[in-house]
Amino acid sequence: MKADTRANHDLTRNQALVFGVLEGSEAPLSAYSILDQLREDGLRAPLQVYRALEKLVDFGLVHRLESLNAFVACNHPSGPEAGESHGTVAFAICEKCDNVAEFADPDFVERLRGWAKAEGFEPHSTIIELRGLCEGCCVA
Amino acid sequence: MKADTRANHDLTRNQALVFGVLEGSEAPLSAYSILDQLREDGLRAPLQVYRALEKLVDFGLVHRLESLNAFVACNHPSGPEAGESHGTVAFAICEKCDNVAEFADPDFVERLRGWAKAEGFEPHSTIIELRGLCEGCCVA
DNA sequence: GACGTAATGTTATACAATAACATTATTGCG
DNA sequence: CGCAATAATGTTATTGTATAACATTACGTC
Repeated sequence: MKADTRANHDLTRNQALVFGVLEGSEAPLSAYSILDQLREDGLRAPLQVYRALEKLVDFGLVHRLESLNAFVACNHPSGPEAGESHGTVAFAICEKCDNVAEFADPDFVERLRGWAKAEGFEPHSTIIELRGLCEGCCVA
Repeated sequence: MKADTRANHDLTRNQALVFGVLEGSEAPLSAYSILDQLREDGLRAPLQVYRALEKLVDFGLVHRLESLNAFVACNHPSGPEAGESHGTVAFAICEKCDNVAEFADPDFVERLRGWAKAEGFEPHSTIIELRGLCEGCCVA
């Protein structure tokens, strides 16, 4: 299969292991903490995890959070298979409970594009990360 | 002086050294490359640079670029002393020439705030970084 | 001048990511 | 099938980024 998005069963062993760990986690995980959870499955070196992560990010199944040096399984409202699979996504990261909400607002993506166009800047990728408190932790 | 924004001459020695290096650089710099440029001034350990950077970021004189693990001197269109000193800022990072453009779009920020409010999310900080090609590098 | 606070210096360590190289699947095709 | 091309894997070592812990020095304030 050559498609650049793959169903779960097309993942290689290491990719599936890494993705499994991320899917099972509420919070974002660093490459090294993923590795720690996969020692008993035979993974030994960071590179094995990083390589899997790179592919998973390519496939759109996993996102990298730049401000945390960590990774989360994709949780699009629409799901990764939906139309705007690789569109710009924003993250709201709770600094208390580590929950990450993922959202995409076409209007402000449009605004960013507008600015970029006006400046002659041609974006390859766009990173939007809000750090703060989620609803639950806000009231508490 | 207790104000949380300081004029240049209020910086401590290390802060002034680090800020000087950043001001003199076109491209963003990592803490370690700043350190390399300050060895002859007596700085020896990363921590000396990181501590200065932390203050400079607090003062609003320097920004951290999360997607690069690097730092730039603030270059607000309005300047750091202007009204919206600590407002949300976005960066357009050229991946070819390393130039960084800094901009603030109030409407855009308003949209983000709107989303956050609707979700009950309370943002402390907002990271917006565009990666791509600047005008000059785009045509070339 | 004594106290509290901020800045500094230094060593060691933790955490994140990649380089380089050897080996083993998998796939496609004559 | 057999072979070549490509992708994935395994392993060791290294580079890069950031902080912990602790001792010391400067500074403002009363």
